[in-house]
Amino acid sequence: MSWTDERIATLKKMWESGSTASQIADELGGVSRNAVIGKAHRLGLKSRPSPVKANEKPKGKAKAKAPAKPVAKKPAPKPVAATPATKPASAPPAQAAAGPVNQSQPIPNKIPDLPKIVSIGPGGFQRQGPGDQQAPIPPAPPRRLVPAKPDPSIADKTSLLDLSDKVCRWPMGHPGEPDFHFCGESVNPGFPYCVEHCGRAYQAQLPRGARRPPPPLPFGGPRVR
DNA sequence: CCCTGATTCGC
DNA sequence: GCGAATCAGG
Repeated sequence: MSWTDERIATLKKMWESGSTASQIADELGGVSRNAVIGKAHRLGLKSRPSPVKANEKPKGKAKAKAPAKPVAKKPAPKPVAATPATKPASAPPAQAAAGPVNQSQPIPNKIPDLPKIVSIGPGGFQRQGPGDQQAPIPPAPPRRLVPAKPDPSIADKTSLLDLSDKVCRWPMGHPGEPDFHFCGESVNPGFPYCVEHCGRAYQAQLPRGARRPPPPLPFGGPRVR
């Protein structure tokens, strides 16, 4: 396999969205995790949290425990693992990734990148300030599982190649999935997203105690297969 | 041992 | 430029 523009674009997009090299490699197909990492570096893509957080990644293999002991022991009901732990990968200055669009200062506060300010990157990953840790992001939002719609569904959707400075780049769905596309609405002038998604991407610092609870995530969470 | 990304180095 | 091998961290 060779690195076509499209494959590179996908690589960049996913890399910047916080996907792991493995996920990207799996997505692209025909390349190894190492290849992805190597390419990413060659492309000048910056390193991301190398000491990756402990995450769960359902691989295709399902593990079946077979305690084939002659003496039938108690099935030992396993307590439900109380970790729907979505993968909260921290996303670096993600809006830069989305495009060359500079946000001027239509917004009173400098929103992105300031510590203490919580915002959601294009990948649906919550940015975190250096100090704060946020686990509670298990909301499994309406995830529309598309059976196998190859193309027609996205015929009129905004694809990666349709992105411009004038349309909202907010991702809808998972990269690589048949219906993955971008919002495509007219952008909020000066921003890479439309007004609605600007509201998601940039959140003003709220008065103490009045925190916005549910940061919606554009991606349905980690890839589910 | 599993995973992760980083780096090296022969091709 | 590419990516397997290797390294290092969790």
